[in-house]
Amino acid sequence: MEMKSVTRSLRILEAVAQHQPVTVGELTKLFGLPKSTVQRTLVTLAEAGWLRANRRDTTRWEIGARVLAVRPAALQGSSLFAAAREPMVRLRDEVNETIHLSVPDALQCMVVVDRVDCDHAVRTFHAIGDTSPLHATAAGRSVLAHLPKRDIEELIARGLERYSDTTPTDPDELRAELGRIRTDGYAVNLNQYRPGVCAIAAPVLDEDGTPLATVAVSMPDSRFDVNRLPDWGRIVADTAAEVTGRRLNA
Amino acid sequence: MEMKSVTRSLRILEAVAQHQPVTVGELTKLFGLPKSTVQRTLVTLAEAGWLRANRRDTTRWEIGARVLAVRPAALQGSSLFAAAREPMVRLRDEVNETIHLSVPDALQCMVVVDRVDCDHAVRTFHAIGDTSPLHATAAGRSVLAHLPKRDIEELIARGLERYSDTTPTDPDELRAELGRIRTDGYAVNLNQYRPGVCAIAAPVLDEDGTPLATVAVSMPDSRFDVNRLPDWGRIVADTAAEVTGRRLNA
DNA sequence: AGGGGCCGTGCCACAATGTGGAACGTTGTG
DNA sequence: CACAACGTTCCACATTGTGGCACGGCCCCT
Repeated sequence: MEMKSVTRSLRILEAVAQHQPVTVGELTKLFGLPKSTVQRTLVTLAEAGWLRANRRDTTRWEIGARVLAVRPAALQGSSLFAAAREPMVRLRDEVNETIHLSVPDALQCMVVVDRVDCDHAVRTFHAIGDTSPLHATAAGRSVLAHLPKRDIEELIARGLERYSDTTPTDPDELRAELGRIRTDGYAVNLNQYRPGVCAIAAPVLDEDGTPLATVAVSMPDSRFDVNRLPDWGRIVADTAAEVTGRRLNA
Repeated sequence: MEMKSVTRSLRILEAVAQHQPVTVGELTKLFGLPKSTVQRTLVTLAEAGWLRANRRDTTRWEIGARVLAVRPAALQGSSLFAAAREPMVRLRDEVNETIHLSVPDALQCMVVVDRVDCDHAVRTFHAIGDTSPLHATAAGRSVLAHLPKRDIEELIARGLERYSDTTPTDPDELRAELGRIRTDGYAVNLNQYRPGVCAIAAPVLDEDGTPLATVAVSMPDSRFDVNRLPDWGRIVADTAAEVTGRRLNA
């Protein structure tokens, strides 16, 4: 409820990230703020090293490399990244579908932090930084299944939003599905969030069993083959388990 | 020179990143600021999604996943990351030394953005987000060599700081070395920045020849073998060229 | 049980700080 | 050549953030 200038500066920073390289004028239109206010904010952010002028067109602003030093603890020192890298590539080679690495943001959502592409002409696309709800995706549920019961109930109490006609919005249905995920070791999503997108996901766990991240294979539903599911489920779970192991030995 | 609260908030954000998970008290000691000021700042940053309370110890603060959506344009959509991944792993397999991917931050410094580890017990270590000067490292010079002459002269005019007794601090010496890098296709660093660390680096270029990033092999000087240099130089240059190519076709 | 840290939170008078309208300089376009 | 569009600078005003203080809760130590 306070620090208006700080809140606004961060909004502007995010807008620059989305539209970079961007001019002062474009941002003033976007926010409906006075030109001088936007300008002052940009200069301040740049002096702090978070923004910089584009090298070719110095009237355009872009994100500075400083932000790379600021990362969630799970990714600090890149142990998760580094550990996940090679298993993800091998998984992609095996199934030839896009692989995503995502981390949970509190109990809010999953955030995509890394990706290995497949070479199909038709493929799913999620940019680094994209978010998705915990209950409606394979990635989210694979994490959710391994959280303490009170966290699961808290999320259910907040309400299960519907994104498609197969989104699990019934608490009991979701609880049952989470149980299945715990026994099978992987989660599945068939068109439950974004139409046409299917995925299989398994969690990367911390020393104490807390889910840190998830490895997911995602594909257009046209290529999803239910007969391969047990096989692929096992492969994904093995990959996630390998990442868990490599991270702990790093 | 303005927006004190914004500048301070960003400093606090960076401090949280370095010390996470961290308490209000630790930050007040670190900055010598009043508790209420730090507290208010943390709450504001958290409301904006940039910070969050640690799940286990809710009095400790850590970085939220929101920051992952804010990245330099070169990394946006992860095209550089994704393109570099596999070539870096292959390079590591070939030389069994640590591989770094770094990007230039304006004309200020290089920032490490990705890493593939080797399996030697003794190895060099640079965390993601670490920075290094442009003139004193292989990574920096490999980028510098491909910048416009006026940028090179601007950097020289700012002064070439000495970090070890082999750091190139003489402008002519540096200019000559940059010429050699352009003809050879790779840069070399023997103890010129951090004592005991050697590296070989080659740049990843944009469509128009602008250096976007650099791929570097780094190793303890005890394992640096000058006889292998031409070979390894070529391999590193080939790897960087492959990343350049993959990125443009992605 | 009791006490001492240390945490998060709330309050409020003060003035430093950020605000935004308006004017200036520059670029490029008809 | 003049006009338009844009980035940049300036400054008086009052909104905004400040920081000292105090309260209540929690945990650890004695």
